[in-house]
Amino acid sequence: MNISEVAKRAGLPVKTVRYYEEIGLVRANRAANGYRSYGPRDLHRLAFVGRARSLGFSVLDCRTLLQLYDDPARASADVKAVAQTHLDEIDAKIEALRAMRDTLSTLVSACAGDQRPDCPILRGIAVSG
Amino acid sequence: MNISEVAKRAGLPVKTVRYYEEIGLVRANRAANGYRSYGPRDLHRLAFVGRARSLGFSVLDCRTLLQLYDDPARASADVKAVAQTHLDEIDAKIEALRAMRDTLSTLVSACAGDQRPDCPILRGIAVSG
DNA sequence: TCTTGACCCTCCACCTGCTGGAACCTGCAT
DNA sequence: ATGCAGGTTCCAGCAGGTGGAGGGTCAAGA
Repeated sequence: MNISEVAKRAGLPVKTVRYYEEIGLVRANRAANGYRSYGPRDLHRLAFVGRARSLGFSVLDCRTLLQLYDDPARASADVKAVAQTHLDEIDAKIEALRAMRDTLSTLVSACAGDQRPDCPILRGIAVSG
Repeated sequence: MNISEVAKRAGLPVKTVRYYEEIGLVRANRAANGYRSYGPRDLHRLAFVGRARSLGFSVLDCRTLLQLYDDPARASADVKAVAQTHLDEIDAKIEALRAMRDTLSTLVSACAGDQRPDCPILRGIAVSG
């Protein structure tokens, strides 16, 4: 399989597949002409990474998860620890965004949004966060 | 006021204050010795930016907001438009994170987290996203 | 007066996770 | 032979800073 084929099947841009090779995340064999050559296992790993990324895991986490995936003697506790940490980070981000949202939506609601210069949003930002 | 003083009062790292000058967001006068010199207005603007950033506005948005803030003839509608767009983006991000969170927490709950290799999290990532 | 330490300066590199483009090579159909 | 769709490498850039090197400056104490 050439790169565009594997990229399409894995649901990733070609550039991203090259990038993952560059950072040593998913390597590929080379054909005689220098083209990257992908087998089913490579496709599988690329799709795995793509899905882990879509769950918000960092590339570093993906590396760890791939290693655990490859290791038949892994402990599920190790996987769970990575996932739980990530889950906690997601929760923290949601909370931060929700706090922003609350403040901002209050300000937006208070703003007339007309041609006059008076603006509670600007006052809100200027005065205190 | 020197940079460390204004940074402290604005609640920003010194490096960030320099960065904001570099990108033309909040400029400073220079003293004879080359040191940046900040007045109350600069402090005010830096704090304004800091608060806008903490509400998640991009630096580009901050530029726009600062201009509107400076313009006594602004229309509050213009401010509101910027804020509303940003609010929509925040909502989209929250939604995306919530979707991640749901998937991930299901997987995490299903994982025993013990010494055995069987892991629903890895299976979940491997099979479908 | 000299020195020490806390400031300040600029510039350059690095972080994450790609993405775009230039310049070039390869494979296949016409 | 030629054209075009693939492939390759390398370099630059995005946001929004952060860290460090290598130096200048200022005020206080010995």
